[in-house]
Amino acid sequence: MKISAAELEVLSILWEKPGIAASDVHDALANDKDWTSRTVKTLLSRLVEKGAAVTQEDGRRYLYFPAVDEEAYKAKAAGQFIDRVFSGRAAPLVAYLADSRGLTPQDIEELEKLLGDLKK
Amino acid sequence: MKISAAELEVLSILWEKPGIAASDVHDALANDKDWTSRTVKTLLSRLVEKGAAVTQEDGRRYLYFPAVDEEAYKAKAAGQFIDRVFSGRAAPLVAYLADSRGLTPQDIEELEKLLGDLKK
DNA sequence: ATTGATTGACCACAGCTGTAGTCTTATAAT
DNA sequence: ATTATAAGACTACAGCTGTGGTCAATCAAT
Repeated sequence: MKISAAELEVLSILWEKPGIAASDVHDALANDKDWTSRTVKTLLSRLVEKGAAVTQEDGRRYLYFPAVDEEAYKAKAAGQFIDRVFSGRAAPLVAYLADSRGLTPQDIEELEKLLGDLKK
Repeated sequence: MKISAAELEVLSILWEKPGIAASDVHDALANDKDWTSRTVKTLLSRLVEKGAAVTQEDGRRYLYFPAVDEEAYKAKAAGQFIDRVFSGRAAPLVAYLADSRGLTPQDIEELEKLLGDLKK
């Protein structure tokens, strides 16, 4: 279940608003992506082909729903990324992030709380 | 400078052992990757084409050197990944990692130290 | 009732990727 | 000196990706 960057963009909309029509996906992306509605429809179709989304008929159009779990997908993607780029070590990744994009104080706080919980 | 997963695998060897010959790259990967030496050579050529590696003649063969900085590349890749999958928020990524692959106590320790440093 | 817009179905097409194969030349082994 | 091998150069080829186009059917507005 390999999902490309563009497809993920579309899938994210489905996670946000399950049961949305193609044209509304297009609208939801209009700010960020300069895609025509046909491009969006192609991406939706590919998601359906790949089993990452399902449709439900609604008159002459489809409503689209995500068919993969957001949490599970992201967790897996994170794991694969870390394996690919950081040889499976998570700590260096955070170090790089801190360096390259400056974690906000809020991020740091959040992470500390998280680590605190993990230690229990 | 887009580097594919397979190319990154090869580039990582160059980071480890700059100035290595194609056949030695092949050997270095033999454990993990079931690639023929030709495949490895194609990947090396593509890295050179893309400007991610450079060669130096050594008799009838080439020695390969990385031409992109490891730290910079990884920092950028991490940033892009977070943008793509986690809408730019780093903290949720770590949360997912904790969940999906269990950070080791060592990871946690390391991260805490890192955060301590960042707060200063 | 005609027409313009919208929908899904199907098609396109070049660039990137994974994964090699072939060809020519040079070298190492006999 | 011949021969098998190894290096690099060039070529291959199907699948995925980004980015749409065309077409026939249909619905909404006049």
